[in-house]
Amino acid sequence: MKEAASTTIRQIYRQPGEYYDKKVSLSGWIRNNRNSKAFGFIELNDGSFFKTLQIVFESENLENFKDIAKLGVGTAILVEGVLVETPNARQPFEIKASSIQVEGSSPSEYPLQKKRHSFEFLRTIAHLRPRTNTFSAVFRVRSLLSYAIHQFFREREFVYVHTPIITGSDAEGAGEMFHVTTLDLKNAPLTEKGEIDFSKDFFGRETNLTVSGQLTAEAYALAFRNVYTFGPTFRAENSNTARHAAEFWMIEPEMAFADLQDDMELAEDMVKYIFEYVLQHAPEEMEFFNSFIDKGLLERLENVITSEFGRITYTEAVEILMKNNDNFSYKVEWGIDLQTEHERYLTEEIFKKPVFVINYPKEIKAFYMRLNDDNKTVAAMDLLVPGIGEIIGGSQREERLDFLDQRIQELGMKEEDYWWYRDLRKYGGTRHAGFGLGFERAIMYMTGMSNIRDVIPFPRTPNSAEF
RNA sequence: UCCUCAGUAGCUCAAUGGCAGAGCAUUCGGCUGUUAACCGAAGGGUUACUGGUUCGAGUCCAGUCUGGGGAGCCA
Repeated sequence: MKEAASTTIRQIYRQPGEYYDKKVSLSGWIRNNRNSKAFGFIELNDGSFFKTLQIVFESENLENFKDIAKLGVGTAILVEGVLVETPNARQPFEIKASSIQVEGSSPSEYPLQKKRHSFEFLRTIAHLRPRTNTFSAVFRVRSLLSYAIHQFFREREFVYVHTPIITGSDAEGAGEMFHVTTLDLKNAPLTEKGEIDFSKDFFGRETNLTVSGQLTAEAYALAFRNVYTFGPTFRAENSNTARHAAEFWMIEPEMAFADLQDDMELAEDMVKYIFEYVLQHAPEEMEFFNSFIDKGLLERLENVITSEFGRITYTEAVEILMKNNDNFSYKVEWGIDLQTEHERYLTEEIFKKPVFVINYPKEIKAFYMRLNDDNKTVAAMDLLVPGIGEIIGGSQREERLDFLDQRIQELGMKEEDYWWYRDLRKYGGTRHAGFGLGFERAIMYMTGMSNIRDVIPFPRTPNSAEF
């Protein structure tokens, strides 16, 4: 067996001058193989780069020409040859092969073809779909976007906090939770009341998968000033939509000595920064999305990066929306939660760019959001973007213990469940603020992909956890 | 969970209630510069499942399952 090649197709595309008329050795997978009697062409993808490199093979140079000509899509091969310029052809250069060896064959039942497949079909072969153009582009962008987020916060000296995945708090309040247990479900210990006795469970109490790292991130913000979390999040909601998954990733920055204005500035800076980063570092992938997935994509992203995001209060938004009530299936009035149709009208028709809606009625928002002086609204903000709707939700947190306790009481929650969260207010509490960005929603917005199942390698949704 | 649409060859899709089809893929053959190459031939079907209407059902009806889209919940 020959050694695997040291040259990558990415290196060749980035600096072709270094390789012209020189012998290189490559390794990769066949995307397409077409040939006639005495010569043939292989489109080779080696995983390092979005585009393929064309390999020319001829019967006079290859003693195994007939075998190579029969190789199917997906075959893993080792190639040696010289890189030559092809100024008159569709591709800029190609390899004239002197040797091609098979490392791993790919029989004829290989499900991927050199044609367009539906995303629905590709979801059923999630282990093979990263070998297609679209998913190759999606998951390289996902990786770059992840890196951009870390780089953004590191440049601003934020501390990266690993908040727990398994939480002992059943009070995070952001949605239905997955239980974590080692109890035997068929024979669980019971209390005298006949309920499951979690004191016998692994942790000696009831535990769940986290639905948000926010509450614990607040604890670290009140020590490090500026922190962020970036990790998996779990919601057991029976949500069957293109925008929801049971397992997804979330970015949650939290800043001490910061108010809602600071929060919005951070969100706007972050969105612009990470989008710009990906545009710079994955130009081929972004060009592909713009051509084949979403024709207006690059223009829209450019609009996000260059425009100043709109800002409007909930009350002002309701006034605007009420003028258009005839066209909504859910009529707008002060106090209702905005529906997707309302959010999209605001960002797509009124502002035509991303817009923050702030100061929502306290009744429709979480208990920890800071009460405004009007006693009716809280210092919350949602960032709405064209095409998606809500992509970020955040708020200034209630730092006044007496106000927080009052909300806990009003909502029928128990103070003792929040003993440590209340401590944060008791000892050196400061104004502080943060937000949550759905990582997959950011990817969807960046790529134009319209289903969250197509931006997660192996997505988990109700009734679906294959692989 | 609700509404809605769909399920036919490996894939993408046709077929007025009347013989089960095409393109791609696969196999074989041809072709001296291809670009999802091209040309010729062959193989490939429990029409998602169960029941019903009918002389006759892929097509109509009922139920079930699976998937898509929309809504709610939200990120």
